[in-house]
Amino acid sequence: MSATARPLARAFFERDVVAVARDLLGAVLLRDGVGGRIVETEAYHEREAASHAFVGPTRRNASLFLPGGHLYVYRIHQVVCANVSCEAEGTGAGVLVRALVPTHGLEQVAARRAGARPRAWTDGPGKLCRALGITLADDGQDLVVGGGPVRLVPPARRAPDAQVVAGPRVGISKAVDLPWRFRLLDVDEEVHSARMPP
DNA sequence: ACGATGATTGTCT
DNA sequence: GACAATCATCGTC
Repeated sequence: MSATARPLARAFFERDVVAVARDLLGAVLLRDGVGGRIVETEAYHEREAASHAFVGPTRRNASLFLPGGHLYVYRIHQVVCANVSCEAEGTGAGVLVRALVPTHGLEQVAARRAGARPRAWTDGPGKLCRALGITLADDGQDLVVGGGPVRLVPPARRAPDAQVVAGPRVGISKAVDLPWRFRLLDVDEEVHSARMPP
């Protein structure tokens, strides 16, 4: 990773949340130097019923309404998940980070995910937060200004369309038709798909 | 103050 | 693939 990597600009996040979800693929998410390359995201917007922001601002979802580039961390069941707020201040929108490939601090990741197989270390939104040590205390952090424990390093270049697959979001019961889930095809995933056809 | 409700995960069949 | 675990948040009484 380049030592000169700057954080993404505010303008990057203050765009259509679906575009940001797409363009975040390949970015590296780190907490205290532990993390990896984002390979799966989902977009959520206040105008559709699956979004936490659909009901308007509450204490829990307040971070979604902050200016683009803030962290929204929430708890679901026994786990926490992380989003990055998008679009203008006052608009409830965010990108859920669903999966990443660990590239930094593998020892920490392995220790925090002890018991799980390496393939399952960070292949879910709750799993990756545990692996990186992201907690509710990180909610509301501004990733553009920086200074906090969480960093988001932009991809070297926008992932080519040929490597991106869009599809319906998972784990929800409303607005299930919107194709707002994005996955980055890894070399490893391609190999895996070739060996295990659907 | 009380009850319904998950943007999930791990385990068992 | 199905299913239970388990608790803070939020709306309602």
